[in-house]
Amino acid sequence: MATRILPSHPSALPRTHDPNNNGSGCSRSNNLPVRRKAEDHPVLALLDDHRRLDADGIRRIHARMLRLGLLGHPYSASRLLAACSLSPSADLRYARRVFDHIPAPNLFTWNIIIRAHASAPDPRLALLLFSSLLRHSPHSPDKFTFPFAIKAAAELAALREGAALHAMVAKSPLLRSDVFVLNSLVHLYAACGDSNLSLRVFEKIPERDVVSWNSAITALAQGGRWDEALQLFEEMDGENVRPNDVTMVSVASVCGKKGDLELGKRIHSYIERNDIKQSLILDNALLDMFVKCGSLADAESLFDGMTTKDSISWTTMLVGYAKSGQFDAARRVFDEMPRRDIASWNALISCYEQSGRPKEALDLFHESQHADATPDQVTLVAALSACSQSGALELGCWIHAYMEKNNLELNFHLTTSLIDMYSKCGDVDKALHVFGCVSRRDVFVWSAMIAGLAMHGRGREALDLFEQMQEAKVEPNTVTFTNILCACSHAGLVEEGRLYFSQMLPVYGISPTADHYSCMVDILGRAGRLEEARGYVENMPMPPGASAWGALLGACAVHKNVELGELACKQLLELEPRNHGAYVILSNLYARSGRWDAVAMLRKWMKDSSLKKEAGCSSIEVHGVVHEFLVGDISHPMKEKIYLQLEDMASRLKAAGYVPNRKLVLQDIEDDAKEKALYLHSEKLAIAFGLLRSCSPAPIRITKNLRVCDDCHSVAKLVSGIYNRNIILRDRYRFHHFTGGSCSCMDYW
DNA sequence: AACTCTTGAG
Repeated sequence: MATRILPSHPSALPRTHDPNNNGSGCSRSNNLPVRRKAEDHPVLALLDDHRRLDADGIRRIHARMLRLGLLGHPYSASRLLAACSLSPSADLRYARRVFDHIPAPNLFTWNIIIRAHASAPDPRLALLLFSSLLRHSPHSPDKFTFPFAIKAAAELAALREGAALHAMVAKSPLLRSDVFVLNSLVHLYAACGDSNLSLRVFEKIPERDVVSWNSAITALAQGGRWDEALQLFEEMDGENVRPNDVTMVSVASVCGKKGDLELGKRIHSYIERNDIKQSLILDNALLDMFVKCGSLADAESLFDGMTTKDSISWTTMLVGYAKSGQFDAARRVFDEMPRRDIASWNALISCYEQSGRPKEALDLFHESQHADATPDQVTLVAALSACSQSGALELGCWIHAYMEKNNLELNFHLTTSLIDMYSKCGDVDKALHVFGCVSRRDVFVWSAMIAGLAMHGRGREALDLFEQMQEAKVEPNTVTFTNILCACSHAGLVEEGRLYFSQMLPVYGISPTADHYSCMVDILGRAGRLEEARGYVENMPMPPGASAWGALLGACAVHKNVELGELACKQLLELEPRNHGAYVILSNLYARSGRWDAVAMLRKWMKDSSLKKEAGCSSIEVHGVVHEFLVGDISHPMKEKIYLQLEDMASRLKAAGYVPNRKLVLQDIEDDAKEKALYLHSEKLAIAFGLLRSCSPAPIRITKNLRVCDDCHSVAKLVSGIYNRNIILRDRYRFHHFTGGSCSCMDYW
């Protein structure tokens, strides 16, 4: 590869012309007047307007220049080169051939070809060209060459190469004080994620221009140092540098990230008062700022007044509506926009997925396929995440196969999403397979795999993986520890949990957060060490949150400790007065302890306070389509068959001695008004549908948004035995693998 | 003969 893209050594090329002959000698064999210089030839004027030239136009001029013998002349040849590499529709392979045939390229020529590749899809070529300039040409790179080469390094976020270029610059007094070169370096370090280095270069620039300031402000903005970025913007004034439209783009973007509408409006009026040149990019940045600050009204009025709009403008509005829950309006924008690119699709798909509407996200993903929108990595990450949420394993597998078929590169993000999808869709072995196939893993990939093993109750393996992660020298982060503690909790590994928790700060330098404390409460509580768990809650360095009290309440429910349970529930309700789940668990605790009076009282109280609960919903995927069921759902096209199947289930279960557990009807409260609704719980509808539409040995995979109730859990166990079908049920907290009449959670969840 | 900084989806 490297040899193929290197230019031929100039001396290896046939020398048709003597470069020392300064050009005029080449006109011997054609009909140019002898005295005319090559750089004056009228055909060159045709090259002046890059923008209006298309590929054909360039080819024609190229042919004429060949006939005229103009290409042997470095000046005229580079005019052609500039035209074909810098036009908007540049064909760089063509430019490269032109370059390779220029007998003795001068420095200008080298600079043009490096520049063209620096902002092309593969900037590595620019760096390779730069190195062949050093090795194969008599010229040394100058103050024009470096900005292009540094830009290429910035595009690649190639810190090592960038620093090497910086070192070369530092050796030359002329280069190291050149504002263009230094501005490029400010940008380079920012692009490599090092805003400190970036600022250090900025501070050493002798005469900073507006681009210097813009680069530094952007460096701070991208490094998340928003207030410092704004401070720098204020300081420009003091140094008498006038902000321009590019400055304001960065400032607006910072403002959006801070979500500060007050400031946003001040910025907007600053732009108008100071006659900042308006541009499409600036308008888009302002639109985005208003959307991020939550002011759709400001965004709308700006959008309506814009004379030119591109797909970024439209997509920004779309996101504004979708993020505020106005999906109909978002869809309208999507349908109205003149041109949709893949980012527009991604925006809508991601918004659905992030608002907990995975079915809509996947419907839209299917639609994008039919619309011939080629999915990119962002699309696939969003679609995989929607699959994870709804348990759509088949579709997830299809996406995985699609990636392999199209040789899509697995980046860390996609790898993490795939592992997460397989784990959450119940196929943790497939997740392990993906994990084993990738050669490079970052902390998120490792953490996702640990989480996958944890949610399937395979705690030992999760801890083994953590040890391997450290051997691989990947630093764990706060999420890793949440997953490790979660693994300990689901597998009952009390001592291990205690050990890792105690090591967090001293060994790994990670302060335990409220989440980690809650995990410890869960670990100790599940194991029946309620007093110790209570001690953790009471001695947290931060005020205990709902998750800590919730974990304690759950443990009390399992171990039937009414007194402590009531205390935990009271605390929990003080933090979240409308937490429906808290009442459900407390009533569960009362029921298990035989306190039916208290159960009845709670139920009445809940009815009176008209607490709305999250609707229980189970989804099941059959042949790549996700079907959702609510309690007593009659909206499914196959409802008659489903209800017949339910009756069949009921009679066969009854024959096996099953008695519906009416007393626990409050537990999951899919419908607290009708006790008989018990057997219409969404899980049961989904199981019935699964029995109808799929065949052994394929397991029936169901995903439930709430914790599975006692009754559904017993039914699933019985069905797995009576119908000889494996059922894999994911509830809000973990997986249940039902086989031959029993469950992998050992009835402890 | 020319260069450096900017906007939407994750």
